[in-house]
Amino acid sequence: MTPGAEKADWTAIRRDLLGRIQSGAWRPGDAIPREVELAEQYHCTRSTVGRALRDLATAGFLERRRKGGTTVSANPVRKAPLEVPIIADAIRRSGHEPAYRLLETGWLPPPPGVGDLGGLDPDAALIFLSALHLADAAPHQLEQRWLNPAAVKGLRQSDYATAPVDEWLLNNAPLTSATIDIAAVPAPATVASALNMTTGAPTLRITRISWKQTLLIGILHLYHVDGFSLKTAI
Amino acid sequence: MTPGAEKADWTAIRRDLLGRIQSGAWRPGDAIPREVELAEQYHCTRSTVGRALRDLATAGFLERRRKGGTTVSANPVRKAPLEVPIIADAIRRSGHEPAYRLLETGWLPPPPGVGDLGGLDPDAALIFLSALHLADAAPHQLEQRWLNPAAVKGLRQSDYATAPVDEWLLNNAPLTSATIDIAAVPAPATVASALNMTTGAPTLRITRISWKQTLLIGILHLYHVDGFSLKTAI
DNA sequence: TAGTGGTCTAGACCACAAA
DNA sequence: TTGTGGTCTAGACCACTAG
Repeated sequence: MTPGAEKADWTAIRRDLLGRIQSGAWRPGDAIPREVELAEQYHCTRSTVGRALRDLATAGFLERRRKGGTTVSANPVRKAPLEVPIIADAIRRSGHEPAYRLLETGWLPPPPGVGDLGGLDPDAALIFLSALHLADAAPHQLEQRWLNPAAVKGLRQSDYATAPVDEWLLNNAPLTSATIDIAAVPAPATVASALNMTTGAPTLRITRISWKQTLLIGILHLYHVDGFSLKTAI
Repeated sequence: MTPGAEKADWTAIRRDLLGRIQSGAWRPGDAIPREVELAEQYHCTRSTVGRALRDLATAGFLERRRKGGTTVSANPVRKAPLEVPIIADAIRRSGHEPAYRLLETGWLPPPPGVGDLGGLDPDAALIFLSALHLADAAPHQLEQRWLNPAAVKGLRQSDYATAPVDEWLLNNAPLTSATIDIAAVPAPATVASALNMTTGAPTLRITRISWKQTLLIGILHLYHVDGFSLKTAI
């Protein structure tokens, strides 16, 4: 799309601008034309080029400042959209048949090393459950969960005996905020045996701590089978 | 912000709508009012509520379909913005003093297990370099890089002897696309000794494969010191 | 202070998918 | 077929900030 030709469409403009960046015509640190100029070049309004520019800016390719203008990012590779694999849905989308097996339930204090718990007593007993997620009958993830009873009133064991507790949570404590932490850790013995690994072997652990405002909902540990990796693209 | 009061502002509308979702007033699967109705409630135009709705949709809270209307996501916890820690910049932003030490250079074939290389001969010799990134004089990341000589013509060893090769790449092969892969692997002996770990101990490995269109630029392995974790929030 | 991006309006037409 | 979101326009005013 040569500027000056064709009809405006913010995705086309976005593509064209990105092409100029990736081809090196505009280099990191360069200032690019003002919105009004681009609008003239593309025969459209400022709103339309603005949409394309804003999109490239949130994607990290451009930096914009009032009065300072728009420049090509000097440090572009920063944010990647990570699709955190939350259980069954992720398995199903990868083309495998998911299954769920509840392994253990009880009451336990929160695991060590998870940081701030929003004022919760670190020795307080939380609802604990551990469950295995399988893909095509092979172990895939081991889930360990600590739930704050004050935040999940009404939850019964039958709610997670045969199906992941996510379904109950979704309907009863929906759409909370969360922090996510990804680390490589040696597999504890219980984890290793459930996932057919050797104790101490590297496993990818995703920790998710969920909140409803300042109230802790729960802590989730997901341990992944050997060979699993998170994939994304930028 | 009660709908019907105050002045419109798409961020305020976004906050208000998100509040209705997170409070449970609108539950997963629910249909929410049409744009025209919301525009009336908030005393603004359809464009403005549209901006708020679009933003919540890209964040994963809403799903929108022409004619089908807008519904609250039934499976909200999906995408998290992952800030991939690419070297010095990340260290500096975390408040530490970065340093760089080139360990080894030479020619090597690409590492196994990285999948498609865009037609590159899997035995072809690539420019190889390995370097250590330190934070406050302590090892932080070990970088191993394979660069396609056809994609980095003009690169000399002096370009990465004392500073990360990223700086040269940024100016000479800028703003490529990339795939990212995050895995827990046992530390190879060379990695372990550089990072003061024991061989075979779990280490978080980030693999980034960079492309310029279909041309492979290079492969990057980042091995992280024990105790490191990626953090994000949703 | 002046110039740039950020936002909002009021209206129009279009594209897609549900009924 | 028809209702919904998706987009574009032409214009205006505002907010931030570089000079």
